[in-house]
Amino acid sequence: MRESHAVEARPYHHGDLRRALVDAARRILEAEGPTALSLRAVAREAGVSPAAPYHHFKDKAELLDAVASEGWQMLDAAMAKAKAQAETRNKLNALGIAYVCFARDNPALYRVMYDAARDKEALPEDMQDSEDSAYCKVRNTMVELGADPTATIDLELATTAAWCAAHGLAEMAGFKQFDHLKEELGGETAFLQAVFAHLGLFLHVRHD
Amino acid sequence: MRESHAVEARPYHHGDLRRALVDAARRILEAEGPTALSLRAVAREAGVSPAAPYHHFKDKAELLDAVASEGWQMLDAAMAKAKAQAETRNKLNALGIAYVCFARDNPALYRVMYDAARDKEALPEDMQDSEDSAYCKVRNTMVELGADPTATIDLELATTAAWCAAHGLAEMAGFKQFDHLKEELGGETAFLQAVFAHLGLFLHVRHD
DNA sequence: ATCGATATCTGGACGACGTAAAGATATCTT
DNA sequence: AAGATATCTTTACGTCGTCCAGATATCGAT
Repeated sequence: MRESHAVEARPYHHGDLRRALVDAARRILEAEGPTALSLRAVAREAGVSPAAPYHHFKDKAELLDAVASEGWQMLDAAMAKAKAQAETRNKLNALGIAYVCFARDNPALYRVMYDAARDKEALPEDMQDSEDSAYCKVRNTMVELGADPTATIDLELATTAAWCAAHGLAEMAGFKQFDHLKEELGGETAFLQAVFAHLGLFLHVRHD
Repeated sequence: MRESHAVEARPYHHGDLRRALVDAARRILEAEGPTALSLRAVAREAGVSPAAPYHHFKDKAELLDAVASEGWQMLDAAMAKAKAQAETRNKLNALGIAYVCFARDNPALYRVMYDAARDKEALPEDMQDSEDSAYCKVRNTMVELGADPTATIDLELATTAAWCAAHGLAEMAGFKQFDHLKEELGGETAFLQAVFAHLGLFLHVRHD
């Protein structure tokens, strides 16, 4: 009767309500935006009472943490794919573009990711540790392109700078102010490439 | 009986309740953060009924617009001061640092500014037009430093890139992840300078 | 100065929200 | 089979954004 999704072990009444709630949240986020994302709406969408989520999440914030966590995984995957498909000297390019495109294609999710981080005053912990994180992919790529892997501080600074640039651009790219620049440059990707170039990253963008 | 602030023309009952509401909002924002900033709390702080603000603002969003607008003016002023005090070849430096420091010192206000912009999908309109805006100060400074003023597209791209870099850094600087970098570099300003350098802006930071 | 029009503020109400407590119900352990 | 435990529902409380009907003060024209 309920939608089935992945029919994983359903140990209790509903059968992995936790999963269903996160999915419901993502569905609402995509369909109606962040302002419509209330705990009650998520419960409604999942077909349970307003108090049910509290057996799986301490808070609304904890639900959003779970959503954000999936967002980071998606970002990691998108950047892994982009890196794999690019030639060595274009890998940094590919990573930056993949980052900004992810933010453009999932604006609400991207917002939830950083909102959750701001509340804890920290990006996801494993971002600097786990080797398959987007952050580490950027750092590793810099080494592959010739950065000195023993100059750890400098390497981290460079990675942080690239991250700042990508995040700043991701946040700005949506504003109307830059519409005329996008037009004059012949598209959004050209705009992104041009800004990246001025940021000193000299990324080359594939037009799609 | 009511607090007096600027005793400007008080044409009606309260005497410029609009001003009082914006001030109250900024006070709450500074003292208790963005989550405590409800319309009712603002009205309470200003000593009026919960419905009173609706005679001066269509919305809660419209009140926040007014707060954000003051934030942009403050940013403009801070950057004007920084530019005036710096030597010519350091002016871009000074602007970038002033931007990030403003965000660091007024985090809640900075957030309101960009939240309001995101809702309208546009930064304040006069940002690209009025000559005393922070954005135009960056662009003009680039010309003073040798950028070709007739290459308008390139000039705008460079300005946009600098803006993205500053915004990205402003958003990242608050995260705990970078604490160890700040320590190892001997302070937050040194960290900011280092990241700016990697961003290709090569700004020199004064330590304060 | 008077009086109607108008702008400002209050009080009360509505629905939606986050969340807590208590009761019902299904699963797990033994 | 039965008690313990986890899950879900119902009900409830306080807060929020917003609207509406009245009260009150200012303004404009006479």
